[in-house]
Amino acid sequence: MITVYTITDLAKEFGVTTRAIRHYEDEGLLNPQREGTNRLFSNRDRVRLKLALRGKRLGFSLAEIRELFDLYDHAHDERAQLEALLAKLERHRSELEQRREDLNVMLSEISFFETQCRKQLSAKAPPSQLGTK
Amino acid sequence: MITVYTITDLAKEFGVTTRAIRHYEDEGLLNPQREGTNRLFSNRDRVRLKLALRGKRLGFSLAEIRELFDLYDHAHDERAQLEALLAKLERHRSELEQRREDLNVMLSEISFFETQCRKQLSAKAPPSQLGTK
DNA sequence: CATTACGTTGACGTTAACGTAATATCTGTT
DNA sequence: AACAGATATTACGTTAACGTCAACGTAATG
Repeated sequence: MITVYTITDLAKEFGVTTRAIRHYEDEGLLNPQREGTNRLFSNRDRVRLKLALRGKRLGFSLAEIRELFDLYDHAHDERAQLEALLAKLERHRSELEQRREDLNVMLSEISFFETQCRKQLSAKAPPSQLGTK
Repeated sequence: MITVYTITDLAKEFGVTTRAIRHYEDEGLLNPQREGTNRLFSNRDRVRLKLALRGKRLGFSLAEIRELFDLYDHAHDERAQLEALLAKLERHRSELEQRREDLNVMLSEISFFETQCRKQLSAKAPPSQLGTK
């Protein structure tokens, strides 16, 4: 079963504008076919959009994402290219693991401040539904 | 013991430019004292810089970071402000938890592609130090 | 005292990732 | 036929986070 998507289909599904999607195409992240002048997106495009958006949320640039896509696309024949892809993946992995550290640290800092806050709040107004008598 | 830092001290320690640090001051993230015209950064500034940089790596804007600092600074007296801070912290926490999900997904995707690569590589050239004879 | 190193304040430049018109085409509906 | 709705293509505008001069002050050093 071959599914195709219009630009608004994808825009709605992922909560982005059509402008953004066209921009991603300009940047080489998506390669929709055309039906006349209109774009028709394949499942492959949909997957790539999903990957791209996740990458973005994690702070990768469109250029970096494109690079990964390109490496992946060309890593089917030559050994050197497979190794290039592998190297890139390794670098991204360690970056991500660094960020996971950051994330854990920040989450525990937030927890700390939250309990701080709660303490101060309960000191100010002991649990009661009667306001600050 | 009171330690102070020059702008290059901090720049070197955290691997950023002095320009960036001045920019953070402009944006209200840091409040160095002055010795004549020169900046003198306190431990408090150093901590805030550290927090700011971590926030940045996690995708927060300087404006958001500043907002958090401000909330924290003013959350010592009034109940309403404590609650405002608490609310912000909660929102950031859930954002971060969302990102942790993204991160885990992406890491496992990377693992998947890496093992893919390795398989293809070993299929092409079985472990040997003699090149592709 | 001239050089070197480090610091300052403007102020304009740059890049990424779209936003925002303006204008045009095509398709189906009233 | 007129109009709405979705799509398209330029193409200029915007924001954030600094980069990059320029032009200058100050302090230590050979």
